Amino acid sequence: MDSASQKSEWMPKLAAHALEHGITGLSLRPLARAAGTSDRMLIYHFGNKEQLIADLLAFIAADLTQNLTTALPPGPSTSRVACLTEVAGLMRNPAMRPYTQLWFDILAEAARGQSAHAQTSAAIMAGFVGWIRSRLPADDPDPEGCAAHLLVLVEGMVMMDAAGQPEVADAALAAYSG
Amino acid sequence: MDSASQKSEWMPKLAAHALEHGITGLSLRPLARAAGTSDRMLIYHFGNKEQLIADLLAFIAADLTQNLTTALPPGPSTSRVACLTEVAGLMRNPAMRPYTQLWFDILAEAARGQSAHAQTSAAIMAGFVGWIRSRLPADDPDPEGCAAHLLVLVEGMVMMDAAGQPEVADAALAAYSG
DNA sequence: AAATGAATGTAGCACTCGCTACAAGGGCTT
DNA sequence: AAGCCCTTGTAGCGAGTGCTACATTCATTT
Repeated sequence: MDSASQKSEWMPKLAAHALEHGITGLSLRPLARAAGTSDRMLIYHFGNKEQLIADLLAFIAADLTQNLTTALPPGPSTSRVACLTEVAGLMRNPAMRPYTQLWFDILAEAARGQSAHAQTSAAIMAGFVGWIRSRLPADDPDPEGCAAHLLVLVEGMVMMDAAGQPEVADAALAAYSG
Repeated sequence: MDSASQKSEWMPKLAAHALEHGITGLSLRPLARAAGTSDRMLIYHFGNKEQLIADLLAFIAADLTQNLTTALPPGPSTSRVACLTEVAGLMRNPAMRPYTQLWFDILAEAARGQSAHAQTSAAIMAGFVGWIRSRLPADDPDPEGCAAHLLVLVEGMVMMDAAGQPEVADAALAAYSG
């Protein structure tokens, strides 16, 4: 078995472990155990921990975008409010929680200037703003500004959920819709 | 010198170190060095690391609220847009960056259900929403909903800054104001 | 003066961390 | 069959972790 196929067998299990436990305190030995191998092998195939995490995040990001499009097939919404409701409903769904938790891990390190994660987080947000723009009504007068506005709202709501204040997120959604 | 005054001498230096390096990977020996003492003494006076961090966060929270009221003295804004502009300007200010970084540390652990930090984060957000409500124009028809809406917007913008996408935050602000 | 108790330095324990040296297995070519 | 290289297991290194046992200093109390 060559190196590439070995990695691709490990990837789903590695990703599941990272999604459950985060990447901040991630250590090789339990991670390897979760994939049915040893830290020795992970280092051998990925080079070092940093590269392993980079590959892992790339894999998870791809997995996430697929899940998103499956859950919410592309196509414009009927209004800005409808678009916000759909996107917020998806991003705040409990099924998204592992991704959200990982997202805050990445964000915390990006905020401290950890360059690899800063690039990752910027790329993820850039992808999201484009995704929301593509879902706006086709006749929206300011798709760019509106997409930014909606993303900021959605991510703010996700933060409120994580902070244990979902009522604040609900109230914000109601204030925008009403 | 009794234990209380010993702690209060350490506190500013401990807080400065925590604000600079975060609390996620915080270890006692460098922290003690920053305060001019030893890990041995920190444990002796605080009991254990968990209690030390709890005390530290309480100290920093008090410090932050004082800084906020100094920077933006209380009193209602002239409009919702003015309120958002003022609050966002304050929270996105580079001077707030250490606090923001620490905030994302807390949030990441709260999102994973670490109960101490979950309570802390909920309390901080509850304080903020009340603070914003007190700054809204006195005749606002829906102070509660509007305060929630503005907090979600501001925190979303702070997140975009941390994620390396300040343009998205700016665009969202413009979209709300315009 | 003797005794008590709080405060602090020194040294270390038991553990985990990322990573590596070494050797052995196993399939390949020559 | 001989040599070779990719892969893997075993064991361990050096550093760092929170925390503690022990001994000592020093001020206060009796």
